[in-house]
Amino acid sequence: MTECPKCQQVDSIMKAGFVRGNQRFLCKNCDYYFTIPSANRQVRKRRRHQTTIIDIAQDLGVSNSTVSRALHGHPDINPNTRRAILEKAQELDYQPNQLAHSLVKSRTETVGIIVPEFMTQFFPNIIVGAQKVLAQAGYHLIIMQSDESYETEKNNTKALLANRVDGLLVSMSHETNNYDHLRIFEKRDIPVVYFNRVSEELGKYRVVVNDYQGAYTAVDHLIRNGYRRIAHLGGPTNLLISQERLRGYCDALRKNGLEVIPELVIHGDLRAQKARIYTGYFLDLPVPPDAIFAVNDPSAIEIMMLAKAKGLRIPDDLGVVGFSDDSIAAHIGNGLTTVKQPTTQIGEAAARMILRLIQGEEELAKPETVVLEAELIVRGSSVRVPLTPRKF
Amino acid sequence: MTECPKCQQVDSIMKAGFVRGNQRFLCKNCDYYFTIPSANRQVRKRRRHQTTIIDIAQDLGVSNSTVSRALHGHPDINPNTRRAILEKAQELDYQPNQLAHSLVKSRTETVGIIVPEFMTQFFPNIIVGAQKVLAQAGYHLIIMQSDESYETEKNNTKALLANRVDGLLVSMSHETNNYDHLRIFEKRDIPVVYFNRVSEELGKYRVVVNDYQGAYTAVDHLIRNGYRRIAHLGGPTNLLISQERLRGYCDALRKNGLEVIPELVIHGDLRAQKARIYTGYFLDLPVPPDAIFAVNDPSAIEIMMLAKAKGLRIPDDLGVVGFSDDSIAAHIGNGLTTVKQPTTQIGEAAARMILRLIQGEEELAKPETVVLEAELIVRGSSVRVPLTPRKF
DNA sequence: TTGTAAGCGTTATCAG
DNA sequence: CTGATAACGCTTACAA
Repeated sequence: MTECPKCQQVDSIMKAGFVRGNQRFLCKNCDYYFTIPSANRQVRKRRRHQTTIIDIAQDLGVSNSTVSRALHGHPDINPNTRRAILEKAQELDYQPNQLAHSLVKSRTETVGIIVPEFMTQFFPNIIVGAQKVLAQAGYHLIIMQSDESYETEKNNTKALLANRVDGLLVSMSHETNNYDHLRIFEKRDIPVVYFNRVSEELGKYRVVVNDYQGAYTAVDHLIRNGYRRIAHLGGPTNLLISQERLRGYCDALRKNGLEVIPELVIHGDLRAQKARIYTGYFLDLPVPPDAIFAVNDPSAIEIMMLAKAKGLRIPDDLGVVGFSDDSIAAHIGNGLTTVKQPTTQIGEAAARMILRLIQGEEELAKPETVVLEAELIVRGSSVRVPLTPRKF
Repeated sequence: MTECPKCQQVDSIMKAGFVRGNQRFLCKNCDYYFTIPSANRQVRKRRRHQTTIIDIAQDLGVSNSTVSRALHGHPDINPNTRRAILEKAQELDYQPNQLAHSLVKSRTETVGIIVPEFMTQFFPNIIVGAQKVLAQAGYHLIIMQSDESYETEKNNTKALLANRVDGLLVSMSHETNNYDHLRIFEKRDIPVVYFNRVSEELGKYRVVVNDYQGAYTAVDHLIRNGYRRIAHLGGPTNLLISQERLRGYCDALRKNGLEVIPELVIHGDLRAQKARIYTGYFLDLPVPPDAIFAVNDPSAIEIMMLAKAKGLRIPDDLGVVGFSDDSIAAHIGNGLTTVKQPTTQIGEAAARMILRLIQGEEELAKPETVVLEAELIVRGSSVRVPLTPRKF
């Protein structure tokens, strides 16, 4: 195919490296080096040319490997050469191409995180924690949001897979019941850390809050404040957090000699809209509850608002406890009593775990769950004798 | 170098494609095809091998180009071949490698966004808006957080550059005074859309809120409610938002025949801590203000808390207006009057703009600024006669 | 100390 | 309709 420009021979042509990214040939016959002036040679000077290692090599008349070595502080390189290369890199405003680098190393130094929503401070705080830890280790975080949709979550994992993240942090959407899209990561040996919204069926590595204990403490606190008919506005039953909080609720009742009354337990979807509807149901019961323990703060706030609208006084007629300590909790009414989750620490713990899994790939054996403790923050919504001094 | 395994000839060797990523050779002499069993052949079966186009091609005995075509629905392909390839892809759980794709296309279909912080709902909401629009167009969003630090912001841009984002959305940290790290993008013809925290000196494409009008309306509202000695707790002077809000404040005073009193204007850094200190200064003045217009809600909330601690009644002794309508604003005290910004729409507008710039690269000429209107949300902190019916 | 070239996984251009 | 191979930008084993 390729013929020598001098002797027109074809059989004697051998490849002989690259010049500016173009194939260079050698004619064994007449010992002549040449490149094919490829058709799009002129086009090569594209408007958006990022300067490459080859540009530097060209300008300095050295090979691209030398440039690569200089740029990476390889020891075996002439200090002068190195200096010249570094200067030239500066001059040409060289920025390494992470894509090419990742391709050849098959590591992207990027981890993905999928969160269900951004409506409260909860997940953003986790992200902040994770990002801090990852950034320190030189890793990037690419953030995806499933919007509480299983389909979107599936697409998120696809995109992350296509982008070859080195690891994944995921908190599942409340719709997620099928885990095939997550199992693919295991098949590919890409470590996954599940946090907060985890499933019982899946995942060897987890970071969770001690939801059971948090819920138990919250309900116990209500009982100590004289509430006896305590309802629970729960979350989707497929999520472990819902199950654990429910378990804490039930145990606290029983340990205090109270019964779990089925009609006082209802499962929502974590969203405020449903919370309002179910609260209406609770308050319209023949014998309504005297307190409600909500699975999260947005739900608790809906409860407070609806109760107020119905003329109920909080905490006298109705005690309310939430979960998460959203930033609103301190400010609404006389304050919402809530179980505070260590959000930033969740992110940090998850990030540290994924880094360990990515880096020391040995110990893929033993499953591991980090449990962080929750803390009850007592405010006005659950204390019949107002606290003094009260928090603003 | 390479010699024929049959005839030991060297000169007669030609390259002849690839087999499973290994160079295949042809000996012209004895017409024999062979590959060199490279030293690391065994190692090739890396633990973490993602299946590639070549695996599919191999299994089916077709070429990788055929596979690529089938996968992309190229018209010129035998339906049977296509079906077989698609099935095999399914079977091997093929996931395209976006890195390789991006490398060859020199487009990543990813845009980066840099935000200063995640502490309020403001930026997360913008991100939600941006992500929605970008996802619809098949683009990914990689989110970086500068943490209000110039250094971190610079590193963010570096990382985004290295990852070859197709475009950048940025809201500057309040420390940022030097814009070289952003100018690099212009030099590289990578479109940048500045939003919210923009600078006068830089940027042809912007999405901002009409801060001037918002501030004007807010201060005008205070004056109509009988406040006369209105202070302004502003933001960093290098940010356009601070300048515009200050301008609105000044104009509203003047248009209503009031003077701008220098000692009643002070510039903070948007953070609550400074807000507390400066509020202390205001309230301890010989003649303290009767109202404060704050540059953002966290500052306004600090003002409310400090005023309350000092025994001042809101709104009677002190009127307060904030800016942003954070989710707390509706719930704190009797509600914080604030200027609501269309956060999601900012994100959407910025995303739409960057998509236009990325896709239709023609019109790089004319600068463009989208201005979104802000809206005054009147609540209890600024109305001397309580509103009825009052918001919760 | 430096150069050569294979290889990472794609796409696209030619040639059959 | 299919195959071969250059090219994207970089790292690295091996050769010189």
